[in-house]
Amino acid sequence: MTTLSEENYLKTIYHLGQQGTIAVSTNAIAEKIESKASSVTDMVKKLADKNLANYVKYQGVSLTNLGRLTAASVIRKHRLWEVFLVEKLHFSWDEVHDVAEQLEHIKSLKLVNELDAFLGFPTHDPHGDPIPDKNGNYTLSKSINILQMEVGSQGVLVHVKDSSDVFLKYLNKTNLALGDAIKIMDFEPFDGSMIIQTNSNTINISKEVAKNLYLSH
Amino acid sequence: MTTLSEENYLKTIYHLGQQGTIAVSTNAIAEKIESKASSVTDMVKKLADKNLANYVKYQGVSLTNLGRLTAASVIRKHRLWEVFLVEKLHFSWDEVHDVAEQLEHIKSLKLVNELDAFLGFPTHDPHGDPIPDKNGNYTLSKSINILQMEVGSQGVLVHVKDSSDVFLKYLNKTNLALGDAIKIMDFEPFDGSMIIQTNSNTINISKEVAKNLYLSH
DNA sequence: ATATTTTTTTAGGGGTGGCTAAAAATGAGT
DNA sequence: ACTCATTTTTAGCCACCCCTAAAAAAATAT
Repeated sequence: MTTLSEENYLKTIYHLGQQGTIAVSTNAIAEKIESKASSVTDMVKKLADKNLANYVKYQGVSLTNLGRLTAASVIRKHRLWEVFLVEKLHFSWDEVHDVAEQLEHIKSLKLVNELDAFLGFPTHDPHGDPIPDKNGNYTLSKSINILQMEVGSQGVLVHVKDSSDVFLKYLNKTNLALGDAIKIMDFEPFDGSMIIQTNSNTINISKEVAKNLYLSH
Repeated sequence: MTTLSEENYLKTIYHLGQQGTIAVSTNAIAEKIESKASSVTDMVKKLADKNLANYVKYQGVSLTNLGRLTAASVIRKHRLWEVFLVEKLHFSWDEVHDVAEQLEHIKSLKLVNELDAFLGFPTHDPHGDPIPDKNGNYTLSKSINILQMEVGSQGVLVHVKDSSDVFLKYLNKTNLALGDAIKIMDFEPFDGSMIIQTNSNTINISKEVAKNLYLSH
């Protein structure tokens, strides 16, 4: 049985492992988890002992199949709970994270599967992230970043990369939500800012914001 | 902020405190929590430091107002989650306890209150226990133990005292459920057993079982 | 009233998961 | 190839929550 702390490490290594590099550095983990490298070393040894991670001194960490499955299970629970909170309990998408962070550690297979059914087997959470199935598999939607799109083209906002409080609150304030149809009106090469149009209004967004918006093909 | 362990102690002291005695003994707590008296002494000191309990060496423990409120909040969450599990996720009443035991520690005021509303502000959990309101208050239903009732009288099963797995499974097996109309057919003074009748069948129950069944007046 | 039993506390210790500070290994620049 | 800066690990320590064994207080019996 994995502890709460172990699960948080697995989740973090899983996420960092997705971003390109094979082995994840202890420093990267420490930063993400807001801890220290020395604490990470300790925990990573423990994960290796439990056959959840592969660890070679000074050479970073990767997940074993078991570790990857466990991480995917935690992420599955996190995202299912987010759907529950938003769709059934009137949470907004910028309020769900902290609570889902707690709920994701509840241990009960029946609970997860019944919750999944109760929600109608959702495929994506409120931020557009895919929900892994029981085997840890999910299909990545072929969305593209808005900066890659041409002026005049359009698409539907299906995913936001940053799901921090500040960013989601900004989106709320500017009336941007998942599912919105968006048309690219103008791109400014000088600072990378864009002018985009939704059904309801026209918005000027900075490059930093644009980096986090993904539209369906 | 209270830890998981502290909350479990508060809950236990709260329950034991209800049963008559003013101050609860460390041994009683240890037994209920399946721990040792020495561990209880340590924790109880900690609770006193945090102004959650009153503790005098060798004289037992009682809760402060703050402790009582905190305990009631945990119990409120436990019972609300039980309702959720049974009514929305197809759990049976003998499956909910372990999961609710985990869910009761999730910290989010909004979560509890929205869940309460989502469930239609239930007043009792699946075992007939009352759900405290936000202020920790609840009204005890004036149910009486079946052993106190006379042969020939009848009532509705509204509460079961023991909510252990074994007992609830026994009730399932004998087709007894909360809300059943029950008529007392016979009482046997020799061993305290009873013969009772529901809508569907006639059952012989032992004194040990009868002790745990409460009917509405 | 005193001896005995039971209850409760204290003392000391273990595992988890975190920290700081110092040491060791790695990798970059010359 | 070797020094220097950075990264990572080790060593030692702390808080939490539990334990066993021994001591102390309280309750009970004679």
